[in-house]
Amino acid sequence: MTARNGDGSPPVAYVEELSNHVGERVTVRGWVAGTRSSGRIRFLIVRDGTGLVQGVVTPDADAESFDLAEHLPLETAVKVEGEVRADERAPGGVELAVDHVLPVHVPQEEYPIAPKEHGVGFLMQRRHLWIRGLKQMPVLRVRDGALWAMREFFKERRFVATEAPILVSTSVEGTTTLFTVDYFGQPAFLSQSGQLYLEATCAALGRVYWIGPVFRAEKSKTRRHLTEFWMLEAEVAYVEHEENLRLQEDLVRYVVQYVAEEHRRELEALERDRKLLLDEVAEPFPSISYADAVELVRRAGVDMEHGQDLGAPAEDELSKHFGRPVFVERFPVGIKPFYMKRCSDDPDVALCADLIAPEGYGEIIGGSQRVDSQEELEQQLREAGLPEEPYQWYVDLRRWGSTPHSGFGLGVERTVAWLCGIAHLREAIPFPRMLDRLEP
RNA sequence: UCCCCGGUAGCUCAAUUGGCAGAGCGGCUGGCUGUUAACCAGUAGGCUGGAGGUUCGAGUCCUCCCCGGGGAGCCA
Repeated sequence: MTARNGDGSPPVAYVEELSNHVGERVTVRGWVAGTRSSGRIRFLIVRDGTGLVQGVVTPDADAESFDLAEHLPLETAVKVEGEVRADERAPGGVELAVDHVLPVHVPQEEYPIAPKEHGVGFLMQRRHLWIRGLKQMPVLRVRDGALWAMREFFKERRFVATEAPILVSTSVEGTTTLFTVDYFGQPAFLSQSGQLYLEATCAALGRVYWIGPVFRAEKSKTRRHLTEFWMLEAEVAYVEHEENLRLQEDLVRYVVQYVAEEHRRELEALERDRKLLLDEVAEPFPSISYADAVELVRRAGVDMEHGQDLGAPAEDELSKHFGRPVFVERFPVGIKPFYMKRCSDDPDVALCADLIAPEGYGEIIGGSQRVDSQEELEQQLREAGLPEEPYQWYVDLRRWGSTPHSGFGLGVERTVAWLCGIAHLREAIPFPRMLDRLEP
């Protein structure tokens, strides 16, 4: 192997910017994603995290590099040096005329994930390698873009980014199952939502949001559920229900437009229809009451009773009917958590809304105006059968300077899945946690 | 927790009524100077998820278990 020190190497370039370096000699540092050869001409596909480039190796390169180009196994860590050339035969329009190949690490065993079909179980067991895949990298980049857009949106609106604890002693949604952990001999739980804490923080800072992991110990076994997932939660003092909906709508539109603009390459790699995404958020989001939604889906043949929560078939029907994100408002109080304020014109319904994504991606946001009166909150805690003591601090918020306030939680993975057009949430997060899947 | 489907070569899958264990891809060897999941030739590769049962004979039928996938409920 020819040793080459740093001084002799041309400057490093990332694949995504190679089109700016046509005619220059560069070094690409990455991994071998494929090889092909046709006698005296050899092709080395190199992936560097920003994209893939085809390296072309001919006998013009040094003999050792030419020989290596034929034999480097998949996922060899490698540096390649050469001149960037525009060539329409190359995928991506530019290729590298490689004159030097420097292996950094050559695998001694066959890479388990061939560029062929594999079952989901096989791939999930090798998730730590699967994320190098051609469809997985773009999803994770879109996820980054979506999270960035969320932060940018709130920064522009002068919200304060804050945090909620992960280890908690109380439940937010009384009914939902919690993971228990041992906290120095006393039982504690992994938070299923930061909301209660954000209500406290928003009384300190006015407008707040956080993005963090939450945990649900439900034995859900579907494409729309993870046991550990990320939530964007926002909470705003002095904001009431209608303004809350506008905030959610503006956020979702901002994120979609940002990703559609900044991640064209990724959406293309995922064969995701950008125009469809943009069309879905072009118009104001429609809104329908729970009662009308039940009517609508029942007429469409979905079997459900008034008073039941919207199941997957009902959500799919709404999604199909509107073809855009749609707010479902005013749910019966019986199927919503204790902290929601009730409608002044109908105490049987909560001042809340779920946002159902189009194309069957389900509920991506749940939000509501929160109870602001101490008496009503204590009453609703009792009705929910929850103990008063652990919620005392939460009741305190209504004791001193209580204001109308509203907020919502957005499911990051569901949003990413919708943006990418992928069927299962497990691909919308690097290392999904699901029923029966704690590894890798 | 409930319902449905599956487990055969490294991977994806065949195997007729219960009758010799097979293909494609990947690997390896060789050929080809523009390949695009290249192509051509050759080659290695198996305790058919596990335990028990029926049978002259089980990948195939029965019972139990394990593992994986899909869905429901619940939710984001």
